[in-house]
Amino acid sequence: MSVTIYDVAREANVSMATVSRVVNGNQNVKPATRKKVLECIERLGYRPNAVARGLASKKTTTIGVIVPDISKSYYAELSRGIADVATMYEYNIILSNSDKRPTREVELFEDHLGKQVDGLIFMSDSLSEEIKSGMATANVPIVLAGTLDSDTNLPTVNIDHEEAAYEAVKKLIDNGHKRIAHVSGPMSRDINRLCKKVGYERALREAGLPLIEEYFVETDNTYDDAYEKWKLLRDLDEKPTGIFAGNDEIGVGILNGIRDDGFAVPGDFEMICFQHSLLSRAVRPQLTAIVVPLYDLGAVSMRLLTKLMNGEEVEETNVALPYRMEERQSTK
Amino acid sequence: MSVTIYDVAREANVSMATVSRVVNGNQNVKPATRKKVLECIERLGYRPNAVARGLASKKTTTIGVIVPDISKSYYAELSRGIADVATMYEYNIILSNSDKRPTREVELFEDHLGKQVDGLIFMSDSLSEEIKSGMATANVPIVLAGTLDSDTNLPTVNIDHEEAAYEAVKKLIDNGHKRIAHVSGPMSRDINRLCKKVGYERALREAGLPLIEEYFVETDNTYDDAYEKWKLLRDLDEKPTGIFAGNDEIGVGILNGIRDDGFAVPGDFEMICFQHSLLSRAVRPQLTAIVVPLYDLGAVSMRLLTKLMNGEEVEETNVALPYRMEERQSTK
DNA sequence: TTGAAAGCGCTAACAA
DNA sequence: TTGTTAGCGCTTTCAA
Repeated sequence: MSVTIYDVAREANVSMATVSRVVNGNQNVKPATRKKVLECIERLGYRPNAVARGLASKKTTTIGVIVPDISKSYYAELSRGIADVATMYEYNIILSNSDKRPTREVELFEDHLGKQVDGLIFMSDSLSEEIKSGMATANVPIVLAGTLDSDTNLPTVNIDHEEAAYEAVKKLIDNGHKRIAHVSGPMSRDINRLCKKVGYERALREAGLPLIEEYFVETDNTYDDAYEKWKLLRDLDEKPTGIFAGNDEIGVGILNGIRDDGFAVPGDFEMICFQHSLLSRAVRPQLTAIVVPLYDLGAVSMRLLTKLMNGEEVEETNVALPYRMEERQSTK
Repeated sequence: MSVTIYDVAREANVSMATVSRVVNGNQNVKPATRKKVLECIERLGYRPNAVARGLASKKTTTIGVIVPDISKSYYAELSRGIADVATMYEYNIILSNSDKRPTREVELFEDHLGKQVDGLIFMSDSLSEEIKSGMATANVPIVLAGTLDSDTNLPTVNIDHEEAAYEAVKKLIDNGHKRIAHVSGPMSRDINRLCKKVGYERALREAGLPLIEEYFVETDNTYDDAYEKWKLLRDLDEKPTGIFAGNDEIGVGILNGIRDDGFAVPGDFEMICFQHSLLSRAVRPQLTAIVVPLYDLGAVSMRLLTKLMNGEEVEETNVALPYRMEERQSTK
């Protein structure tokens, strides 16, 4: 058996309450007593049992993070932001992958609540009705990170994807393009369907350009799929000349398709994408991109969650973080 | 307050023990009773408190994962492997980033033990004496993933990095190269210092080639540093013609340095690297690489840990996974 | 400044 | 097949 607070109390000739006070930094302990207790703790190698503490205090200093897939750089980077702020406030993280499956999301959500997390950061492509009603009745704070909140009024942290997409497409238009394609991630992701695509269409409409169905290409967000889908664009009688990609993995898939077919960027095609990883900078030509502050998205989400868990008043619970466009070699 | 096992017991007119049995799938419950209890659980929305359960049963069905940096694709991918097997065996994961700092590693280790994890998967560049002695006295199983075990006899899961490096360099030698550089990750990482570098040197020695100091270049494992360090090789009077890179981020940094300086791959330089991400496939020319089964490394580590946690006999606790070389466009 | 004692919500003997 | 009961290792009143 491992040593308990009782063992320490006996060894130090004090009550367990006193040991508890020392361990928790309570000031109402005579310095001499504190010193004695600390020595015994050291000598016995006492390590407080966080589970017992959690049961007694009803706080676990653990938060839940539910993410579609930690192996994607988008979520890995974002999670790192969460983790660093969590460390700062001395929270641990229980991390689970949902693969975006709604039933799995609900399971994990229930599971995390069962583990008595003090708060939860949730990421998803889209909120199902089930998860929304679950969240509505949860008794711990929840923050949505990089996830759209349709009608419930949950706290969220995001960037303005619609505006960012608009700016990207606007830039292609300003560079003289009339035929601009949007190679998107899955429409099942709210941000793709309700933000990026909408921003793309707004820019075209505003410039008096037609919305051409063939210029919208949906991918599953992977490099390989984008590489294949390029052929759809290539085989068009009137190929687009400007391409707006939903992220850099898609962008690089298209770029390689273009170049493997003997075309040039930005000579034959100009490109802009959202940047979620190193990829857009590591290829040649480097891709002009909307830089998404993934780490900050995570860090701010966690900071917001700490306030909520502390019961602090938060004036604005729908945070929009700044982003920037970085012009590189895929545009002129 | 949330509903407890007591509330369910009262509602169903049974004892809490019976409710506990139902919840835990104990067969010694009359079907009719079970049905009644299940109904009450449903009606009241009872959700077992895992913290109380953990305290009573001394099992938390939670494991700890300590990782240098989850935002690096290497660890993100590996962690996904861990997570999937953890899910399979119904374990949750507490995930923490150490940034490879030894003091932090010890803190996290203690912290995870305090949280009463049932087991731990640890990843690090190198095991400090402190962490080794901590692990020696821990009362839960520990598995090292992608981490060298110097003298303690902890369970490990790895690939044979030394042999893989040897094969990579051997291939460059077979392709006729006499001057082969090794652009490595930090020497503070055991696997770099004791495996990859050693494999590189063995291949050279075996071929009767001299070990030239200038042909060994250490980087901090980042794209940007590798891009800069390329200049060290470029400015040599006798440039190497074959390059063995410690991973694909380094490889692509070097590749871009080469190409931005107007040289060609594989024309002027042939390259091979270890593959940890999409990068090596997404660049042009695609890099010939040793494909490291990161996901499997994680999955096998977790599988091994489950056996250890179950007290099963494990014949071999030092697992070496297979890897393969994928020939692409950076070699002839 | 310290201690006694009542839980926190559950599991797991043990008894019936 | 079911119930009783004694903890699990802490926190947190309340009293002293």
